[in-house]
Amino acid sequence: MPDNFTKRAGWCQGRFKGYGYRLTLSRQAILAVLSRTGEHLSAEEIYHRVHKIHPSSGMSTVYRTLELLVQLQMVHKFDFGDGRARYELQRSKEDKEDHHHHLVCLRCQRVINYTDFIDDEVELLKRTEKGLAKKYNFKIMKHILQFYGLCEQCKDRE
Amino acid sequence: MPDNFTKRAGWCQGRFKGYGYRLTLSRQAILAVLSRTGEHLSAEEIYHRVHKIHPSSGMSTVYRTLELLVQLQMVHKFDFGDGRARYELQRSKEDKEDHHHHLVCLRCQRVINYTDFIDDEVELLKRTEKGLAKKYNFKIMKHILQFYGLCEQCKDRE
DNA sequence: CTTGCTGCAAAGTGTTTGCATACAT
DNA sequence: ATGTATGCAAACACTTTGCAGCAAG
Repeated sequence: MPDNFTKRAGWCQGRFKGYGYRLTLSRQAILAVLSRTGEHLSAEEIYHRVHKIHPSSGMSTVYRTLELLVQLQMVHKFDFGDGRARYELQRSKEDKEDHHHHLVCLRCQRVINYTDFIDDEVELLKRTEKGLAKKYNFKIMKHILQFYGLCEQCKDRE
Repeated sequence: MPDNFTKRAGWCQGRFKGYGYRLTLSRQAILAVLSRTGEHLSAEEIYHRVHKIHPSSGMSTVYRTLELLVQLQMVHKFDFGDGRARYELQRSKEDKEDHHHHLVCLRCQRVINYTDFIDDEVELLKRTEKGLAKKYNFKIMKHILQFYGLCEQCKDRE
């Protein structure tokens, strides 16, 4: 969805400048890669794709930029338990439109974003958060809810 | 709870032998450490405590034993997002009596096991699992539900 | 031209592995 | 005696960091 990206570019640029950061070619390339995929890419996968657009970008720039984007809340960082982090662009400014949970294949690492039960889930989670906050005097900031198993293909192959 | 451990020892031994594994001193020490704590220890923390009981045990034995215990389903392995795995002894043979979720402090890494809302949660999770299994043709094997935030102490300190 | 950004290589961290030896059964 | 389990050190995979040069504003 390059259009989406183009439309978004202005916003990104504003966001960056507002904080005194620069929207360099490397950073643009990273945002373009994230914007064009629906997958949950690892830093290395992002690096390879970025390399095709802008070959001089290095791995450390990818890591540094991703960290920055996470701080700016433009990107979500996930851990699916295989030892490497995955990154996903936040698609809408309103978190609610974008909220989903994950279904992860333990064998091929495929990740599915699902929103099917999200309303029930979010309602329960909110209720639980309130209860926990009160009982344990915690300030709850985020939750992780993930299901793990075997996807259609891998299930048959086992 | 050394009593608990003593009572459990016979069961452990049987379990080990049944699979052709040996219940060595290192392994006993690791089980003792896990059995005596309510915390979620990292491999390194376990290593240090084991070292006091049985100084000749090495780090790799700790890792190898923990992996074995996870395979035997005597220990649960968790990832709370700080880059190191945590381990917790399964306290009852019936998973249901033991089932809980986690509340993690992002600052001091303290982990609270809670069971307060577990019935509602488990019910919703089961329902969701069924729905996901059907819609995406997944065989769901486990879930992760964790809340992150700031604990009482850390909240005030920020 | 100022200051943030970059690539490179080196260091860091938690974990795993190869191998000769030690030990439980 | 047999074969599993061990300690040590080296290897591993992912990520972070120091630094001199580059480039965006």
